[in-house]
Amino acid sequence: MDWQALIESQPALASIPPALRLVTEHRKIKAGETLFRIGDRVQSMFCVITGEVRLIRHDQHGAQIVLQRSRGGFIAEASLGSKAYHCDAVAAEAGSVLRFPARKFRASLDEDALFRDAWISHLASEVRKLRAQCERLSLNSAAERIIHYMESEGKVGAINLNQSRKAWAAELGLTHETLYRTLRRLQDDGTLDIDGARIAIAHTVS
Amino acid sequence: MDWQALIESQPALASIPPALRLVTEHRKIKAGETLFRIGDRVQSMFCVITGEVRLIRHDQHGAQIVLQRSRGGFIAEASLGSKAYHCDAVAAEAGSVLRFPARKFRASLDEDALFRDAWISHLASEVRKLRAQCERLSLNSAAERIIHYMESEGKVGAINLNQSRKAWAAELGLTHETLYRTLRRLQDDGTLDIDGARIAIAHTVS
DNA sequence: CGTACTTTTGAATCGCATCAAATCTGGTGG
DNA sequence: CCACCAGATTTGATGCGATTCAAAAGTACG
Repeated sequence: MDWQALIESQPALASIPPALRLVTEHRKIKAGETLFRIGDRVQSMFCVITGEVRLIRHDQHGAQIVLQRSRGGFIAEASLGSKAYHCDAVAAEAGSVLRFPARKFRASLDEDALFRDAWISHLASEVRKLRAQCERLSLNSAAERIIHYMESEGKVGAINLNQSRKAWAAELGLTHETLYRTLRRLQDDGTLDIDGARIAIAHTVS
Repeated sequence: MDWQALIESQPALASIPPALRLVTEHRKIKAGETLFRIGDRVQSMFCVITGEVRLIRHDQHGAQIVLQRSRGGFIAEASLGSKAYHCDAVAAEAGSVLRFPARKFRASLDEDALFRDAWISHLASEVRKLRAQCERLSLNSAAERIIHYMESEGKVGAINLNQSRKAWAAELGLTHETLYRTLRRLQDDGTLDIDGARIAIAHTVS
């Protein structure tokens, strides 16, 4: 396995200790493939390299709810301490993932201080990100959620959308129609500069 | 300081190593008191013992958004790895907190394996809880959010509300009026059994 | 007893979801 | 190269439900 290339695409992997690298499998995944199902015993830890994996649950009507959408990085980190998964993991588009045996992963956390520190900061950054997400979802206008996203995710109030707007709408907890309409409105009234995938908060000339 | 009593109220404290206990301060807080402000350097780690502390941020209109509401346990865990706080911490009601020096806290994580494991599972459980919260906030009817809360927070679909309904409404991302009305409706149509602070999903006799 | 806060109900409004449909896009295979 | 298809993007019309503003009643606490 070419770890150098992997680390370039996922810097978080740099701290994976050699012993764990030896037992890591690089697996290709097809769109629609299931990595694990709710209730399965946690025997593996996954890291998305390319493509997109989603953690989903279903409500009583069968509607699917996306818990996490990952286009790179670990998924279901919180499950490492659990017996069983609490959601399904499905590939939304083809790509590849790393599969680490969970036992060895836990052992490495115990033995390797650098790896452990990296893991703790990874969890902490996940907590921060999720809190921002909750904060955003508790805003109740589409425009406020968009602006909040731009301010918290983007640098200097500008983002380069690396996903379809439809997927972005789902992340913002909006329907895609509302997102399209609101973006249009914000562009028309001069709040946003929109150029394809690049969206920026307009500078008001003072 | 009586650690035995503290541990009974907060089992998570059991893994705090002796060296860290020696430098821990047990401080009383008054309602409305500020523990730290956004931008302050992270020099302390706080654990709520009694009372209620909230992490809040303010949007551009000055409306306050609650990021975390704690009635026991660590707050702003993700800040341990940061230079500065990214929100304010304010006591919503009088109580007491433990204050740990951040440097010593970090050092203890490095030195004590049990403490470190406890901290990692604490972070992981926070991630799980926040994901559930995001999942809930992306439901767009008041009734669905209430039911989701009952199913994910309560045992066997019943909860004992340990907060005012107004505070619960804020947590659900609803206005208190909507929560009152929806609870009433769910009770009237037989979906919920409500008796003061005890709320349960009604059993439909099949 | 009075004050502050929560709980409750009412009425009006606004914005988002929903359903529908047309256009555009990228990718596949003939 | 073109036909075709699936999915994304866009626009329109409608209805519902949450917010908002308002006010009254209940409750805890000093």
